[in-house]
Parts: sequence; structure tokens; C-alpha cells
Amino acid sequence: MIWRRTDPVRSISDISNVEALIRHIKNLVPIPDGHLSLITGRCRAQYFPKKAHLLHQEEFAKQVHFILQGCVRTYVFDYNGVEHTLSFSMEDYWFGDLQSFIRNTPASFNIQALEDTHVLSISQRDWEELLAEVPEFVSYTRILFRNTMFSHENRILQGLSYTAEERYRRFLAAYPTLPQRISQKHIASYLGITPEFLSMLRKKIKG
Amino acid sequence: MIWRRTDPVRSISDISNVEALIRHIKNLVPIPDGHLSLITGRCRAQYFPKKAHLLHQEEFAKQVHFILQGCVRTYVFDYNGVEHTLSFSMEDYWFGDLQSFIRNTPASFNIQALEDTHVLSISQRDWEELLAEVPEFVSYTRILFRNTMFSHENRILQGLSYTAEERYRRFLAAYPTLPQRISQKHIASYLGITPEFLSMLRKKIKG
DNA sequence: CGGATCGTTGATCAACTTCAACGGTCGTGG
DNA sequence: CCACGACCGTTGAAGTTGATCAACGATCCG
Repeated sequence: MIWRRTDPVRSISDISNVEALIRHIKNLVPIPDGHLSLITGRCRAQYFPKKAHLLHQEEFAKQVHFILQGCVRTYVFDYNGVEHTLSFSMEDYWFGDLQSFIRNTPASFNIQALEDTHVLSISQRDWEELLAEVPEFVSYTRILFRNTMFSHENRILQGLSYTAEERYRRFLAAYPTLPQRISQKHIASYLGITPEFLSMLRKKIKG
Repeated sequence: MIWRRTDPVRSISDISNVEALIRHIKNLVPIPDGHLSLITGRCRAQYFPKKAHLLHQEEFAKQVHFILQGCVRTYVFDYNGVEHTLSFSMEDYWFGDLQSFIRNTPASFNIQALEDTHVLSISQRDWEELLAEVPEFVSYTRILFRNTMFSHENRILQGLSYTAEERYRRFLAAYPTLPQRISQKHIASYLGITPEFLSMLRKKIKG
């Protein structure tokens, strides 16, 4: 198995534009260009190198982020210090500790870049002002929350319904390119199993 | 252990009013009374006796519901016919297969009354018209989705972080009165374990 | 080059399931 | 109102799934 990354990493100047976000918004809600620029005008391009932490639990999440290029994981430590990965986010995903961001409470999650990652970020104040000023932004975030809700439902059901092996097979089917980008221990922590057991499953599946 | 229900079941005429819903909305968004009545005007009171199904998977969810009195469970059958309970809903909860309701796709979920249950229901058309006519309804549902999203995150993390025994303890702490209202096999299917194993946990915990 | 981390393997152990059996309770039809 | 059948919760034995611990080579990165 070759673990070489196949996606070319574009240069910063290539990707610190807002085209990807504009496409993403237009895909979900009809919106005049004037309102689009109100949104993109409040976005700030940021870069995080691989392994950097964007957020530690107990901090206050001051921003949420839209990924232009790269990959991050959102995780927690449980009561005996074991990491559990809630989600991976990659290109065209919004991520952040929304609960902390919206309610202004200490974050429950840690967020870490798994690759060199370029994002567009929105601050709490800009978020609230966009909600007040741009009705399409209300609809847009409403749809984002809704979709996140649906995918969480599916994740809960997979946890209830399937064995670790089946969950891994489904993970591969849903995210065929992710295993080439992130380490197995993170996949294991996403699936809710140990790295050792994932290793065994891989051996078994290969045949 | 006494399984008698302690809550008095009010008569239909008592509860087919909209006070509970009005309180629920006012708790989440500021809204003038005129707009409130636009919402409540589109609600229809319905009654489902214990064990009745409100929705079967593959059907189309034509309504979502707000519980005035009673309790329902939302569940699926997995690939070998085992039931898994996604959620219980009781007084002051909205429930329904939102994915089916909003996207007009076949439902993934089954929904069944676990007690005689009184609800207020909204149809798809009324839902959409409320979104178009009442800005507070957009905010209200946006907050509902958001909160559901947060509670789903917590549920995913509990599934990843805790053993069955700890999940059961947490379930008891979060819903102390629910075990008196619903059967253990449903709790087991919510926790993702077999009724036999839950029975063992209960024996162990009692000491 | 060197240290830390990663993926793998194997042995042992804990968590949870499966299957079968039994008494109790509930709802239903007579 | 009773009798019956169906379902429920419980128990125990045996089996499966997945965790833990320790060890080892490979790889990455400084």
C-alpha cells in the first residue's frame, strides 16, 4: 500500500480566493451577487500548517472556518484521556466548535489540522451581523445545520447498527480518498476502535 | 420495581390547546402575538393511542409533530431486522422524519407512540408557508435544528467514549423519569445493547 | 544519524451477544 | 370476569467481538 499523497497542494496565492465558498453558497440558496459579496467581504483567509491546533477544549471558539484546501479533525479526550474523533472535515466543509462559537461557552472540542490547511474564517461578530443583514445567510446556515443534523443521525445509526468491520467498510465507501490523506490511528478513533484492532480488520479484509 | 405511571393523563379537551407550544416558541425567540397565532393557526391537534405507528419507513412523512402529552420513539430496522432506537421524544419535543418531510423522500425511520400521545402537527405546505411568511419561524426552526445538532454530537461522543454501563448511568441521569414510562427493551435498543445485557447491568448497578 | 511515532502482530482479557429456558404480566377474546 | 396466549424481564452458559499490553520493524522528521 502506497501512502503517497496524490492531490497536488496548490500554492497559497491560488487558493486564498473565495470562489469555492461562492460556489458552495450558490449551490444551496439563490442569492444576488451583491449579497454574496457581503458574506465574502467578512471572510478572512487563514493558513494552518499540518499538526497545528486551531482550537483546544476549554478555549472559546472565536471563529468558524470553511476549508479551501486541506483537512482537519475534531476530537475530544474522554474521562480517561483517550481521544475520540467526532469528524473529519475537508475541502468545502464548514467546521468549528459551533456550540462554543454560538453560545460563547468554553469549547468541548479540539480541532487540529491533519494537512497544511487553507481556510476562510468568520468571527462571531461578523456571523451575527450577517445573520441580521443577509436573509440568504440565515437560509444558508439553516440548511447547513439541517444537513449536519442528518449526517449526525446517520452516524448515530451506524454506531448502533454495525460492527466495527462494517463501519470501516462503510467509512471506506463514503470517503474513499481519506485513508490516503490521514493516519490509521485517527480513522480508528473515528470508528470507535483501537488502532490495533483496525490493523487486524485491514489484514482480514485484504484477505 | 413498580411500573405504575404516576403522571395523570389529562383529558383530550384539556390538552388540545396550544399553550405549551406558545411557551416553547417564546422561550427561544422574541415574537409578537400576531405572529404566534399565524403559527398556531396552522397546527392541528391529533391523538395517537399507545403502540400506534405515526410513520413507517418508506412512507412519506407528511407532517412533523410537537408533543403535548405522551411519548414516542423513532427507530429503524438494521440489515438483519434488529430494531435500533434513534430517539425518544416526550412533552415539548418536536419529532418526525425531518429528512423525509423536508426533502420529500421516503422515510428512513419508523415512529411509534409508546403512550397515548397528543400532538400538534404541521403539514409540509404549512411548514413552507410559515417559513416564507413568519421570519420568527425561520429563526425558531433554525435554533431547533441547531440544538438537535448539538444533542446529536453529544450522543455520538457518548457512543464513542463510554461503555454500555456508563451510557446507561448517563441515560438515567439525563432522563430520570423515562424508565418509568417505557419498556427496557426500548431503552436497550437506544443504548445499543441487548435487553439481556441491560438486565445484567441493572442487577449489577442495584448492588 | 537518531528519536519519536506509527502500523503490525500475538497473547491474554473484558465487554457484550446469542441461545435457551422460566416465571410474571398484560391485553384480549370468550 | 376469567383464561389464555403473547410478550416481557431475568438468568445462566457458551461464544464472539473488541481491548489491553508488550514487543518489533518501518518511517518520518529534525
